[in-house]
Amino acid sequence: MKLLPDKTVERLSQYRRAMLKTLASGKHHIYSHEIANILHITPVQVRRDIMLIGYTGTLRHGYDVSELIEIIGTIIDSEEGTRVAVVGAGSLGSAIIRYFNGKRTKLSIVAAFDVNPDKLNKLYAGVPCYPFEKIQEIVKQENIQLAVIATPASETAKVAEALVNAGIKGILNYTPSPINVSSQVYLEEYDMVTSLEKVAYFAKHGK
Amino acid sequence: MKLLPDKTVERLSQYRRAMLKTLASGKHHIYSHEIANILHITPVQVRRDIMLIGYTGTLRHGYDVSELIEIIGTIIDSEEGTRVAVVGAGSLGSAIIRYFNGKRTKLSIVAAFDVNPDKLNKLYAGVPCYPFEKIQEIVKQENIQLAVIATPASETAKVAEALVNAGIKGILNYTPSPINVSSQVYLEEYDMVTSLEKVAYFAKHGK
DNA sequence: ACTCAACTGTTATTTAAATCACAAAGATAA
DNA sequence: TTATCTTTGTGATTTAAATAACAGTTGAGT
Ligand SMILES: NC(=O)c1ccc[n+]([C@@H]2O[C@H](COP(=O)([O-])OP(=O)(O)OC[C@H]3O[C@@H](n4cnc5c(N)ncnc54)[C@H](O)[C@@H]3O)[C@@H](O)[C@H]2O)c1
Ligand SMILES: NC(=O)c1ccc[n+]([C@@H]2O[C@H](COP(=O)([O-])OP(=O)(O)OC[C@H]3O[C@@H](n4cnc5c(N)ncnc54)[C@H](O)[C@@H]3O)[C@@H](O)[C@H]2O)c1
Repeated sequence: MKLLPDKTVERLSQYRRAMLKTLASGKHHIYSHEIANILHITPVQVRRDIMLIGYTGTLRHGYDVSELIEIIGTIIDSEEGTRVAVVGAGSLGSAIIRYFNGKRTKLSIVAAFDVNPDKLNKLYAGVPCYPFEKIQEIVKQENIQLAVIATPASETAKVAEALVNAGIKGILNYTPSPINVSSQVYLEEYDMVTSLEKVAYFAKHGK
Repeated sequence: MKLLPDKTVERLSQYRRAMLKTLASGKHHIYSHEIANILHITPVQVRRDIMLIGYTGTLRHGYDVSELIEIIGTIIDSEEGTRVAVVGAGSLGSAIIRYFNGKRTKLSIVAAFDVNPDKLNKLYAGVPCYPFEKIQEIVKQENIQLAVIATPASETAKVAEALVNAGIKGILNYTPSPINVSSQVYLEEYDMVTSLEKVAYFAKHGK
């Protein structure tokens, strides 16, 4: 299958989560307009995305919920589950760990890293916190593929470099410091201040 | 000035923050390619954004840092400063409050809301936490314009409705439940699970 | 059997965003 | 002075994403 568009991948993740609820409620089929209503987008957008992954529904009953969930899984998840580390076990980092721990997805946070001795050798929602210096070792040992950065901004570059050297495949950076990494590593950045300033702008100017 | 593109607004927020550091370091002028390097984007992107806000630099020295910061301020900020509420003083909500409190921007978080009696009548990084039922009253009284939702997902719809009724102008929703609001209110949604699943996909398939 | 209503799947079009390509201008150096 | 270098500003083009438009299918109702 061809590489999917960015936005399609984001929506597939959301379709899946919406459908897990649907399934839990005992419904086995779903129409594009039902998915669309949940996410407040258009049905045609839903159908197009589903077309892109090569799945096809039935005319009378729409999509088979379990099948579609399954297929989205084969696209997003890796077979054995994806193992994730959080770097920086501060207020944001520990909130993230606790949060993901509650979900049952193929993503599991299996390690935290910090430099503060007070944070080390503790469990955060069952996840052990290791010293940052051991990052290379633990990433390999635990077969960790992705990392979330939640350290102070001043540390971002150093952390990113260590992660890349350790062989991480993807990084989600919640720090306000933009980083750049080898094109081998997929990088996603998100900055809450930017997001809130954007809300401020459009709330002020209307849209 | 015409309404700016979404992405331009996001970048302007980042340019400003980058330039605040520049200014602190004693530099008074900056070239498009210097800004671009900080954010890891192209210089032409920077120039185009700056063109859209009608500012113009000088050929030999690039942009005047203070002037550009000032102008971005008039675009994004509101004169008197923007007042923000956080609904849900849990792990994410309180992390956000603490975080924003440290920055000195025109955005200030001035109130939290919760339903849990244990959370009420306390200060989170100096911000008072009010009972959710008083939201209408406090939003008006405190002249709050924007809100961040960080309650459990099950509460999102109810919270959003209350916020809209209270006359909020913009909402940033960190809950995984999509909401829809009157087109009078600007809505931005961000879901960490989606973000991390996107990283998983592109780390797996390469991009 | 025929018609209608309600879906899906897909092509064509539009809109939004990013990039390319280059003219214009000011400083510097020969 | 004139050539050259560096940088901005912007029209033209390309790419990515969303939307529109509609053909095709199937079952229900008659
Ligand atoms: N708290 C929020 O809601 C929030 C929101 C948006 C962005 N952020 C960003 O997230 C980051 C973390 O924020 P926070 O509020 O959790 O801060 P925090 O200070 O609570 O946590 C940072 C943690 O990182 C650890 N750390 C420092 N250097 C490290 C290193 N080299 N390796 C590993 N760990 C290291 C610290 O010991 C600390 O535990 C910041 O960059 C902040 O800008 C936070
Ligand atoms: N913690 C994270 O890192 C994280 C990451 C991504 C998304 N989220 C989302 O953010 C939301 C909050 O997560 P959290 O980890 O902080 O949860 P949490 O349980 O720690 O906090 C939720 C808070 O909301 C309060 N609350 C419940 N109903 C309310 C209501 N009607 N009005 C006001 N407050 C109410 C609760 O009393 C609690 O204090 C969840 O929807 C979660 O999906 C959290």
